[in-house]
Amino acid sequence: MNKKFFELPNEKQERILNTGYKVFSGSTYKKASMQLIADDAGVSKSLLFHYFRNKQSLYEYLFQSAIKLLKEQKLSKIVKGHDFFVFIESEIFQRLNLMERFPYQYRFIMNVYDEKNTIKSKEINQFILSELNKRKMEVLKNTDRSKFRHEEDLETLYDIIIDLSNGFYFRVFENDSFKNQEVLNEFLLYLNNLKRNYYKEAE
Amino acid sequence: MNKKFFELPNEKQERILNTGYKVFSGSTYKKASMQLIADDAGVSKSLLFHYFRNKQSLYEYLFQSAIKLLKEQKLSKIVKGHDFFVFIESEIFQRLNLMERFPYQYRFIMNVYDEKNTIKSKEINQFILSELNKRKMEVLKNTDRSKFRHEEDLETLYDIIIDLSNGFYFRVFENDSFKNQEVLNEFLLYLNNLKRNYYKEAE
DNA sequence: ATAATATTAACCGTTTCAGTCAATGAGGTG
DNA sequence: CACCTCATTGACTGAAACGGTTAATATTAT
Repeated sequence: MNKKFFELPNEKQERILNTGYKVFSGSTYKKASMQLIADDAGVSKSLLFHYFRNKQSLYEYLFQSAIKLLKEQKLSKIVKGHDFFVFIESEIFQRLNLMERFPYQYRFIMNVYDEKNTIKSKEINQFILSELNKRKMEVLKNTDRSKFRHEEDLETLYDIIIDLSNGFYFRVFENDSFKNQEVLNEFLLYLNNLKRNYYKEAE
Repeated sequence: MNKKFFELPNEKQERILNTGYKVFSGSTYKKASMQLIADDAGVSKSLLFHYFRNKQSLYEYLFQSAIKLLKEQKLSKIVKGHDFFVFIESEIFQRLNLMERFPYQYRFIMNVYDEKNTIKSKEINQFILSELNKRKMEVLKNTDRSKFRHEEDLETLYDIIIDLSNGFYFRVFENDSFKNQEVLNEFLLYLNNLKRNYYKEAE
């Protein structure tokens, strides 16, 4: 890739990259066309080829950036005895912030390991799964269970919230422009509702 | 379309249609190719064109079939005073059965109203939304709330379960071949867990 | 005005597309 | 066997879209 790319106005850089994520995540590598990315990003196809040697090179860059962000993602420290819902809320908040800046990056990553052919796909799939599991184990170990009506329900509730958040994201993602705060509030409603039923009655 | 299509062995018919749903739901109408459908269904492209005049015609047929199924879908009767979870379980069970027979039809429908261009897309979007809402209202009105810890939580719990089931389906759908019963059991685990926390303690 | 750089339009060879059509295959009947 | 019927296919077409190149044009800085 051409280093000059980084000298472009930041807005333009992100516009091109986001469109790249969008188009590549919207179909297979083969069917994602440079023309479409160019049109959608409001630049000429030639410009894409000016900054990225070829299609593979753009894809590679998007891929590496996504991985980098994924690995650098600051996860909130899990403190022993921490309240479960406080922790979950901060996770959700982070994820929403990420989705606001790079709305299609997440979809891109999910799609990468959908394309069966590549070696990378399995690699990253493995990575994500193991990371998610490590995270889960950590939470289960450190969360304060004493507030629960049934202490052993923490495991299932965790799984429920993971699936729930995915379904939730899926729904709000359809609306092209979502307001971060509104969406967060909608999900907080869910969490508070779960909380008041899974936690012991506060007298 | 050629009426002779219906004289084909049932297995072959469904194989072709399912592949159609799969490919069309996997990308835009334009990028979905008849060649891919043919290859994936294990027939020649010529055969597709033999039974369906052209691409549009196949798409149209898939679309109409999906709509028809959607409208004919027998929904479990909502009986006044019915237990909420019994009702939800039967809904989930129906949906899983449908997904087993036509695994990609649901995705197809969801995708249709993703393609912004057509008039139909809004039409069907409207239809689904209004149908879902009508359903929700009916449930809220007739469900027996007396078993709940907090009667007013029914509304939110309903929304939670809808989003939860979508996230859940999304996850299990990745595994190409899912065993209906196993999947159902996994979701029943969720439901039972929610039930025991949202319902009053059974002494 | 000029030089340098950012951006594009026009173009190329190749591939893929929807769609056609003549040839082939399989099964039934005499 | 021969003959017929009909499902199925391979080989083909013109058109469009593809990734990528190149020469021309905007834009900016001096």
